[in-house]
Amino acid sequence: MNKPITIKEIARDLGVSFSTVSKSLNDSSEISEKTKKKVKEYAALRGYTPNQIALSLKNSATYTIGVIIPDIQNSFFASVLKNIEIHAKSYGYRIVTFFTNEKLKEEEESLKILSKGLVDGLIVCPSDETFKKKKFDHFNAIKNMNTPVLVFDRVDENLEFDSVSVDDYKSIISALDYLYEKGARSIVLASAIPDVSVGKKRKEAFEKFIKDNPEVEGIVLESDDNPVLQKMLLEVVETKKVDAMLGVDIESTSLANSVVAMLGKNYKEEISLIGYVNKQFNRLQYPRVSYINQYPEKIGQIAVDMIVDKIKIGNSNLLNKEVIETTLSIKDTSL
Amino acid sequence: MNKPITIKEIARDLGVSFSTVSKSLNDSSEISEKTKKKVKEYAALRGYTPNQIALSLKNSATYTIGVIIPDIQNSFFASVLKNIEIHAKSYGYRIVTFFTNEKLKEEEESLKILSKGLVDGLIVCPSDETFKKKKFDHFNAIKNMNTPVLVFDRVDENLEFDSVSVDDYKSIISALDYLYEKGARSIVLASAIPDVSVGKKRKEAFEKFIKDNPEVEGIVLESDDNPVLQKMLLEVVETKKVDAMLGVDIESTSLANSVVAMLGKNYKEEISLIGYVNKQFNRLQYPRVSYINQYPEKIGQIAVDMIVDKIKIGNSNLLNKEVIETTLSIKDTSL
DNA sequence: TTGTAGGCGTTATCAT
DNA sequence: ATGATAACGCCTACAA
Repeated sequence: MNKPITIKEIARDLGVSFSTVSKSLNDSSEISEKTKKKVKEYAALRGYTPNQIALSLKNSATYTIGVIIPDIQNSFFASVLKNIEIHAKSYGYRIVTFFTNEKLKEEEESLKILSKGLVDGLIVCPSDETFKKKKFDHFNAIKNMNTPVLVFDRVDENLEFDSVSVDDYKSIISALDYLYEKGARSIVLASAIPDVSVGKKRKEAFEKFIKDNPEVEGIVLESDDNPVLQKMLLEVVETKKVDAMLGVDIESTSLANSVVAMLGKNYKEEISLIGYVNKQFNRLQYPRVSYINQYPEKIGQIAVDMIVDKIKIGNSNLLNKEVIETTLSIKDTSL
Repeated sequence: MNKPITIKEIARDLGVSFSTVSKSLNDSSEISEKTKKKVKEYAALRGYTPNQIALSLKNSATYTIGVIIPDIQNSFFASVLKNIEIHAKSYGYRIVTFFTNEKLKEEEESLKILSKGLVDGLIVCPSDETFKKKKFDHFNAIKNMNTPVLVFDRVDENLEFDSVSVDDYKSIISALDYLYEKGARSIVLASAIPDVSVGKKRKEAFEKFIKDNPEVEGIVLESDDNPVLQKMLLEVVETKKVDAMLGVDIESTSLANSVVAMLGKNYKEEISLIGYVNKQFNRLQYPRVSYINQYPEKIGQIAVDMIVDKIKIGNSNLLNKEVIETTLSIKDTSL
């Protein structure tokens, strides 16, 4: 129940000046070994630890990275966040986290709060609604401040910041190549993020592939309303001969997965499934779902590397856009 | 790239003293409307926002709650964290989050960092390894500080703090009653958390039930090594006539679920499954898994309520131990 | 109605 | 070798 002890109190108790205490604790060569020892011992005894807030003020550095994420229940974001935290820790940074729950208003709020000098840098993935309403003013507002910002995953031309993301085009094409190779000629693209940048890009890649391969029938099913998308999927798989499905996000992939299970279809023989899910997703699944590995560990790590760099070097106007190569991880759902 | 503007600069630019600026911005009645207006307009123009770090130092309050969680990839913790954040926000608190990845050392580190005046209160769920090694000194160390601490989920006699948790005994018994009612006479208890307080308590409740109902065969399978536990489950379900399985945590439940799928067993006819999973878990599953609802939303909310209370009222020595009643949510896996 | 001084906990600079 | 002072940005008595 005791308040944390301060340098001043140590000084008072020891009958020395507080600058002597400060210097002793920082091992200054100006102070005699004897005094240093005395001070250090007493400080240890009293459990002294420097107040980080005071240090932050003094150094105008918080050693904190702000992280804004749409949805922590989404295992992709959970995995990225985990790795951001791990990596930030290794640089001596803490993270303060805000979840927007895919809402624009919460994103604006979060950005506003974090721009009050609370963090040295910001790692953000914009919300669904931000894209839907095409509102980016709150991002532009922070561009004029000296807080470096990095966007991950959902990069967009409207967001002129450093970024880390995966190669949407390549990843879709390689998945489709694989499915084509295996004989799929009727392929469903399922998306629960029709408005989000990556959702759009993945759809474009899909459409390009279909255009380039006219013998393939491409069916695009999109809705950010889960029950609606599920109904669409059920109907298509029931009434058409669908060889394969490709989910561009976790939601749509797990819906596709459920639909297959509900209809009692057989993965290896009747229908294939590939999705933008991850290892964690598969820990809870059987059979395992084939997925496009976006390497969330890498995303988290690179995001931290880049933001720490910007924090230290200072905000330059050159934009650094990192793109991660995905790989296809084939499981029992797609052979 | 401009540094954030300060009160001093506004004062200089406007040719008034900085206390006039401060008072104007805080709408003090001491200042004339005219001056206030002038100051406010200029502040708005320059995008002034008070530096939170300075405010924290001044008020010796950080408006931040520290959260220490074993594993963000665990959807139970993800859900609790989400609700902690939502609720903290509503009180005007931010959260700074540390993940221990079930490691004692990381927990010690996190606790140490957060006790340097960075947070006004702390919400913690101890790691697996903490229980395994029975090391609680780092918790005792923080008891002597004036930072209120609240433990959720994994409460333990060694942790003398406020707490929020579910009723382990009741929840296990009601699940077993249900299964018994449905005719199960051979029941497996699966646990991936044999060392953790809640794992132990749930096992004890199970054993009590078996003792009270000698006609029921109870089989306890425990291991914190997933492949090992899976092997045990596979073997038992293959070789014995098991009517039902009860998972005391997400890992064990999803392993049990996988085993059923692997063996091609039928849920409604051959085997039942109930686990400590949650709604989110089922969003990715088909068929849905019956679960003991621990109400992570409530846990998050009550945790914040209690810690904010302690922060405001001050740390009393009366311990407040909140216990949440679970409910059984029956799905297609257990009819 | 406005301005001055002190303090939150530190460190760094400049005396003594 | 030690101590006093200023500064980080802010707020709030208290003076003027």
